[in-house]
Amino acid sequence: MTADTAGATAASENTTATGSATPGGDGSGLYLVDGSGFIFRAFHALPMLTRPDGTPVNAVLGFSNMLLKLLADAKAEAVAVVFDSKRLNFRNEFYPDYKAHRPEPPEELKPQFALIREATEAFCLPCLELEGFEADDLIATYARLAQEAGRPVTIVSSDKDLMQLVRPGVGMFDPMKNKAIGPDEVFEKFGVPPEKVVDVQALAGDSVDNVPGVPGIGVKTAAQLITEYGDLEALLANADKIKQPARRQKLIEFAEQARISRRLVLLDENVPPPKPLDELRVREPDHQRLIDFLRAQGFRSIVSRVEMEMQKDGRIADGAGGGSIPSPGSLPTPAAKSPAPAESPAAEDRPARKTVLHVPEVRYELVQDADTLRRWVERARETGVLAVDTETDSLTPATATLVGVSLSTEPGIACYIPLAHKAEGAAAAGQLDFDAPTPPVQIPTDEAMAILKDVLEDRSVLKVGHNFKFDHQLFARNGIAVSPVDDSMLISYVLEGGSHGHGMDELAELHLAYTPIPFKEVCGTGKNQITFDRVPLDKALAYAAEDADITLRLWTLLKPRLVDDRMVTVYETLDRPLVPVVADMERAGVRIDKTALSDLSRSLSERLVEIEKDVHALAGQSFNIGSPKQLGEILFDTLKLGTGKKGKTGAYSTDSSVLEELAEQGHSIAQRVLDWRQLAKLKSTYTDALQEKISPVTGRVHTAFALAATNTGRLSSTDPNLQNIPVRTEEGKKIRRAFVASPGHKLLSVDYSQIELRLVAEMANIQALKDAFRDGLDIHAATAAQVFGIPLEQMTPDIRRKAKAINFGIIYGISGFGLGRQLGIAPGEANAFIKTYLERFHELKVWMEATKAFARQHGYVVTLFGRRCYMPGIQEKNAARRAFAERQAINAPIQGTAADIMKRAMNRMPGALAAAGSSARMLLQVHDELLFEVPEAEAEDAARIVREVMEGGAHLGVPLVAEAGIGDNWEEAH
DNA sequence: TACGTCACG
DNA sequence: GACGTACGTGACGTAA
Repeated sequence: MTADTAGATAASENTTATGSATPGGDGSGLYLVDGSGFIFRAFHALPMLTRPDGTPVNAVLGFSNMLLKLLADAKAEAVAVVFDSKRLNFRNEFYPDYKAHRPEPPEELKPQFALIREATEAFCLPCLELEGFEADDLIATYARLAQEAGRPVTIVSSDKDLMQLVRPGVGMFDPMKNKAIGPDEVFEKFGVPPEKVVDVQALAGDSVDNVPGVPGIGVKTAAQLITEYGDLEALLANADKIKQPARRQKLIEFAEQARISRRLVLLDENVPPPKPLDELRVREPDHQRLIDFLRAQGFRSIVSRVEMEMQKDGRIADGAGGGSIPSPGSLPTPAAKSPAPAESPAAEDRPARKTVLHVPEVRYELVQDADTLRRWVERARETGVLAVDTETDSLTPATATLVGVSLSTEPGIACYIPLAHKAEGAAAAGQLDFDAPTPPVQIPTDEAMAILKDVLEDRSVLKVGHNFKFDHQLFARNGIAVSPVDDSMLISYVLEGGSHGHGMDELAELHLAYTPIPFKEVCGTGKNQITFDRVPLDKALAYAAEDADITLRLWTLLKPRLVDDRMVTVYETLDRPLVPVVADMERAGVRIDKTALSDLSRSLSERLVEIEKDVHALAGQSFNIGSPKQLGEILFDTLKLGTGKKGKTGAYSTDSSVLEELAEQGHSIAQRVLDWRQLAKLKSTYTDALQEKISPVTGRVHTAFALAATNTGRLSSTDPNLQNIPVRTEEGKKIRRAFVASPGHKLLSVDYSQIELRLVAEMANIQALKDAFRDGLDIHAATAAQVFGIPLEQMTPDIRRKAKAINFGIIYGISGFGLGRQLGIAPGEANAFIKTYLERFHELKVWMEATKAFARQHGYVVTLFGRRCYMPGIQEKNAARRAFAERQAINAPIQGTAADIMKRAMNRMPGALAAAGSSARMLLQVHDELLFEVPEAEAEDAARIVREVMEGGAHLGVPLVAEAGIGDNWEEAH
C-alpha cells in the first residue's frame, strides 16, 4: 500500500492525451462508488449490528464510514454513488439464466438497501441508477464520459467485473482491502491487461453470476490462451490448432457459449446517463441532515467525528496526527467495526453461537502526550492490574523496533500510545494521498518508557499480556524488567492444552464470541503488507487498544479457572516463570559462522549438480528430482523398478524407506536420489536458510520458542527452527559445527540421558527397569538381557539394537506393525517381542491400560506434575483413529513429564548460575538438551552447576542423569 | 493451500 | 475380517 503501487493514481496522472486532469488540483476528478456491490460486501464482512429499534445497520455503518473517509481523502473531488435498479436487465433478454439462481438477499440485509440510499442523500451525494441496467453499466458509461471530458475517474469497488474498465485516466480503488487497483493489479488477477479481461472472463465464466464460459477452462488457462492468440475471436478461429485434445474439443463445442459469455461480462458504456456529467460535482453537505441521519442509526462515534470536523472549515478535513480522524488513504475496511461496539449493541451474526459479548461501551483513547500517559499509569496503580500489548515493525522481538504500546485497565477501557509511527501519508494507500506527509504527534519513546517503567516494574501492579514473552523482550531491550507478569495465553494452555489453539483471536472467538480486527486488515498481506509504523493512527488505535482490551477480558475469565481446575501449581511453577527465562534465551540468540555455511552451500551445490547428472543419466532422461511425482513416474513407470506403492492421492510413494529398499535391490539410481535428497534438504533448510536468519543488528540467530504450541507441554522452535539442526549424519554435523561460541567463550551442551525411559520406569513403577537405572547399567543391553534371556556378557549389538527399538516403541505407544517396520521384521515377530517385554515388565501393561482408561474417562491424561493433555480423539468410534489416540495417551504423560522436568530445571537455572557467580547464558533448549554460551574459564564450573540443576529437576525413584559437553562449536559440545 | 518428505527430540 | 498404524514438532519444494 505504498504510493508507488497506487496504479489508479498513476493511471489518472497519465492522461496527457486529454490534458486537463490534475487530481485534487481543480476538483474535476470523479469518484464512482459501486453502491450495490459495496452493500453486499460490507454486509458479509462486518459483524452484525442493530439500531436500538432492532433494524440491522452493519452495512449502513460500513457505507457511511466509507463515504466519510472518501470525502475526507478525496478533497474537492466529485463523488457519485451508483446502484443497480432492478434484478432483471438487458442481459437476461439474450441469456435468461444470467444471475439466476441467485438467492434472495438475507433478511438482515433487505432493510439496509433503502437506508443506504438515505445515507447517500444525507451526504448530499448524487444517486445514480437506471432501469434495465446494472450499476456496472452506469459506471462504465460515466467512466467513458468523464474520460472524454478529461476528468480522471476512480471506481470505488471490489468487483472484479469492473476491472475491464481500468485504463489511462480510469483507476479503481478497493474499499474493502483499502487498496488501489491499477493495470498491474488487474494483470495479477486475470493474467492479462485490462482490455483483455472480458476475453478471459468469457472463457473462464463465473459460477456466481451464472456466466457459463467454457467448461474445464479457468482463469489461468484462459489467460494463457488469450495471451497466445490475442483475443477471443482469434482463439476461436484457431481452436482446431490447440494441442491438448480435450481443450481443443471443448473450445470448438462451446465457442458460441463463450461468445455469449463475453456479451454478458462486457459492460455497456453507452447507456443513457440519468444525470449529465457536469452535475456530478461536490456540493456542500447539509451537516444537520447528515448528523440527524447518523444519529438515527445510533452511530455515535461517527456523529461526534463529523461534528468535530464540521466545525473546522465546514468540510471533512484531513486528520493526520489527529488520531480518530480518517487520514489519506485510510479508506474503510472492516476496521470500521472497531468503534462499532460502542455505537450499537452488538447482535450475534452467527446463529450457532449463543453467547454474546455484551459491550455497553468501549472507550479507546489515543495517547499522544505525557500527562495523559501518566493518568493511565495512575489508574493502573489504583486497579492493580494492567493489560499490556506492544506493537512493532517485525515479529522478531530480539531486533524489532517498538512502534507503540497499548494498555487496558478494565474491560472496555484501553489506550494506544504511538511511539514510532511514520507520517501517515508517507506510505499509506497512495491513491488518495494528496498532502505532504506530516508526522503524527507522539511522546518520545524515551520519555514514554521512563513513565511506563515505574508501573511495569511496580511489584504491586500485575502486568497481563497475551504471549507476554514477546513484550517482555521489547521492554527488556528498553531497560525495563517487567514484573510481575501474567500471560492469558499460558493460562489457557495450562487449562486446555491439546483441545484447541491459544492465540488471542481464537480465544476471543471461543470465550468472548468476538472476532478481533484481523491483523491483515490493518497491515494487509503479501507484497502490499505494510509495517505497523505505517498504519494510520485511527486504525492503529482500534487494533492495538482492542488487543489490550481482549487480553484483559480473557485474563479475567480464565485466571479464576486455574483454581477451579486445580491447575495453579502447574501454571505457577512451570509455565509462568518460563516467560522471562525464555525471553532472555531468545534475546541472547546464537552465533553462527556465516562463512562456514556459505562454503558449505557452495560445496553442496556442486555435489548436487553432479548427482543430478548421474540420476538423469541413469534415468535416461532429464526430470526434476525434487518432484516426488516425477520421480515416482520415472522409477516405477519408465524404469519399472518394482510395482511401487501408491498413497491415498494416487501418487507413488518415494520416501526414504522405499528408496532404501530399491537401493538394496541394487538399483544405483535409488541410492543416488537418496544422496541428492539428503544434500538438497541440508542446503535449502539449513545452509541457505540459516544464513538469512542472522540478524544484521546482533549478528546472531534468534529463534522463537513457542510456549503454548504442543499437545504435551514441550516447547517448539520456529523461524528458524533450531530444535532440528542436523546431528546424525556426517554431512549434518558440518552444519552443527557452524554454531559457534563468541570469542573467548565455549559452548556448553548438557542433555538428559534416557529421560523418557526413566520416566516410564518411574510412572509405571517397573521394578526391574528401575533397578537397572539405579545400577547405572546400559539400559538397552539390560532390557535385552531381561527380554531375550541373554546374559549381559553375551550381548550382541544386534540384540541390543532390537531392545533399543522396543524401548523407544514403548514410549510411542507401541504397536507390532510400527516395531516391525522399524526393525524390518514381520509384525507377527515384533508382536512376539512386545508380548515377552510386557511379561518381563508386567507393571507396564497395567499402567498402559490404566492410562488409556483414564483418558477415556476424562478426555485427557496427566503428567507427573499434574499437567493435563487433552486428547479429543480418545472417544472416536473409528477404531484406527481411536488406536491413534490411545497411543497418544500413552506417549503424552511420558513426553509431557520430561517437558515439565526440563521446565523446572530451566526456571531454576538463571538463579543457580547467578548464585554461583557464573555468567553462562542459556541459548537453546532442544527438549532434553540445554545449550549455553560461557566464558572459557568458567566452562567447567558452569557444566557442574547445570548438571546439578537438571538432575535435580525432579526427585524420583529413578535417578536423573545429565551429561555435559564443552566445545568451540555445537557439534563438539554435544 | 495441501502434500510429501525429512530434519530433530 | 478389514483397516491403518509407532509419539511430538517445523520447514522446504512441488503441484494444484
